[in-house]
Amino acid sequence: MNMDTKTEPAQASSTKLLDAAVHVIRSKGYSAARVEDICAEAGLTKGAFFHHFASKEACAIAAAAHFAANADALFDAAPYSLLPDPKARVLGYVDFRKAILQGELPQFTCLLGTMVQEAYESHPAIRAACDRYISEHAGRLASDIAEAKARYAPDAAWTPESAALFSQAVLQGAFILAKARHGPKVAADCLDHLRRYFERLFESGAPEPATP
Amino acid sequence: MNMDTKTEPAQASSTKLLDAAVHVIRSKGYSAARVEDICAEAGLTKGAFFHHFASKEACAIAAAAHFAANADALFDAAPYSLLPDPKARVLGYVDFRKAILQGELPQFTCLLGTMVQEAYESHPAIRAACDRYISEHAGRLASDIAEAKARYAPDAAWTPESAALFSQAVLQGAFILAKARHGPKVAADCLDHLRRYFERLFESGAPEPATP
DNA sequence: ACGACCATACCGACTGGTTGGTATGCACCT
DNA sequence: AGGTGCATACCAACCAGTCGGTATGGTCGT
Repeated sequence: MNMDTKTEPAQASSTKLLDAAVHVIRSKGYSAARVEDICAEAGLTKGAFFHHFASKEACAIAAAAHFAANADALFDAAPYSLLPDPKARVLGYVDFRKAILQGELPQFTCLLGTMVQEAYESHPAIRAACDRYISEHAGRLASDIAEAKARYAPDAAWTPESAALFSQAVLQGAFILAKARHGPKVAADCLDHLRRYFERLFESGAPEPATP
Repeated sequence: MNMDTKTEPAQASSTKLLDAAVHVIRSKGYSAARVEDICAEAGLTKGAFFHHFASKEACAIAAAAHFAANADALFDAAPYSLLPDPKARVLGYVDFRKAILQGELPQFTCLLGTMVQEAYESHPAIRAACDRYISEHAGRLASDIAEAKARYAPDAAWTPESAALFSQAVLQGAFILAKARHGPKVAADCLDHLRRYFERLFESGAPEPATP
């Protein structure tokens, strides 16, 4: 009935390794992240690592999935997602992303963007995983944007998908600038601009949409 | 009077190494870029490499400067920079950045953004160099934005500096998405959104500014 | 109940290829 | 003669991945 043999908290070792991999790779990048770094961070050894993952690359791909799943849960649980107005949800998303720019850089930067920078040519499987999870996340945002567009800017030339990807680009770029500046302030400024962009996109057509 | 000993074109070896370093690091990232990769790309050997650079890190920092100098020259020579209207220069910058999204990914992505992702924690000197050159480039753009703002949106709440950094974020993020998707199309779409943002920022106040 | 048997989980020493960096020497120029 | 520019050969550290071994717990025949 219970699955932990020790007195330890029941967190599975593979989860510990994945959490550690996410953290180490976010700090140093994929290539510079040593397997032993990940093991040390997880409080385990290489034996455990290669018991759970066939290779470092396989671990990175699993870490990408782990990271994406955590992110999904985080955004699902965020209060803005319950707002009835899709425009408010889109702006709420931006505000929420700004609000979680807290703590050290490896705690809020994006594993997927970090990894794909280094791995896009040399590790096709990693590139594919990052592409998939970034696109999935953008797709969720695109739904809200599409709804908001239908209501507030139905005739605009841009597509919801491209606007969602644009948001992801702003975020990824904001993380790069935050790393360069060694602090999240620049990133917050960038999100202010993104918010203003969405405000303008959704303001022009219908200040107050009439209910049908 | 001439400085080349062979029949080869007179390009200095150190320039060849820097060009090679830029290309290799843009392809694989800093950590995965081996010194021998750079040497091979330059058609030289490690003897030459360590004759010109004290370490791999020193080469990377020199490559960042080299890359920034090349970029400066490129944008100085671009036709948009001669436009009299600052708003046209800002939009021309975006258009120009979109226009140079050609060829393979390592040919148009940003060395600075790529490096700082991996190096921001472990290699402070690289981080500082990337920060400096990104900020300098943004500063040049900020001048045009400031002029355009003074003319077209003098009362707006945002600062030219933050708008310039926002543009850099969009670009950096667009490169990440392009790497994830393995093609420049997403990046071009992102630049369309950035252009639209600037259009809106500069349209509201004064459609046609009166000359003083 | 009990031991034989096996699977899972994990440890940690070891290996072999890799890689940043060094030592040395040579060719050419001034 | 001496210095610059570069090649070749080499070294020592590093690191992904291997492997033999241990511990634990579940299953099944008896």
